[in-house]
Amino acid sequence: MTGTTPSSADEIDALFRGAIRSGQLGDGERLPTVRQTARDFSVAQATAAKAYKSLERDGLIVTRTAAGTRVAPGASRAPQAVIEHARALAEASEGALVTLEDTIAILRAVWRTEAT
Amino acid sequence: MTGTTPSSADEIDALFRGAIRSGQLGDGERLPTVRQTARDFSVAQATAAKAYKSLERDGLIVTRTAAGTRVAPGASRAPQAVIEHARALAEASEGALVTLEDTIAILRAVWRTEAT
DNA sequence: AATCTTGTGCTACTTTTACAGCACAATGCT
DNA sequence: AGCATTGTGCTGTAAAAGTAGCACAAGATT
Repeated sequence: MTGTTPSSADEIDALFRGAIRSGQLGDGERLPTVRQTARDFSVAQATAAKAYKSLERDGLIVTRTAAGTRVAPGASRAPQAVIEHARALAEASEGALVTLEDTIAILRAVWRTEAT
Repeated sequence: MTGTTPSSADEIDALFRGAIRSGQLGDGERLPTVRQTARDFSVAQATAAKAYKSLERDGLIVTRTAAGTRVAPGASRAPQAVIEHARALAEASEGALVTLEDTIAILRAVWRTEAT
């Protein structure tokens, strides 16, 4: 496990966003309750709620007040090619002992040069 | 241009870290002064200095007090394979209209599953 | 209908982070 | 030697983010 425990709303947002866009959390699947997520990551409820709000704004999840939160139907999973390239990058980096944070920084750097 | 202007010490850190590890900033090459970086990104000097400190702790840069800051000799650039995979991922994502932030979230997600 | 679940929305407090601005020490340059 | 450059370290202040705890509304469950 390389993953550090998320400790801010943005990090919790990114965690679920990644799980959804990578297909680890499928269409219609249920997320933990806000309270549960807050407990899981040892943050305040307001912090977890903020993350969920942001995911909902982006249409990744749907909340129905007493029925919990679920992955929004359709349009959630990223194209397979992207996921496969991400997997390939992860493998290459780990094999070369490049940290996740460094890998992300490199990705940001090359993104700039290819940008439209 | 997808790149947003960094607005915190961590983001400035990541910006230079990415430039160095991707080879955009070569061995021995000089970085802007702390004051200049602060101006460039409209942050306080202390914020820019903090980012430089963090890079120095990680051995990515070398500072000599009145001679400025330079990329540390050796061991800066990541293996070519990593850079190429990063480039491939960037292209795939942009082609599929997946944002940088989403791409990073996906990378984090798959990283967890491959981790040692 | 009564009750439990769940997301939301407060309030007041604490912690973290950034800010502005300056002074200092080390070093390069002339 | 004298001056400019540059990283560092301070002060006090302000803004942003998180915390704890609770109350409420919408809806599910029994």
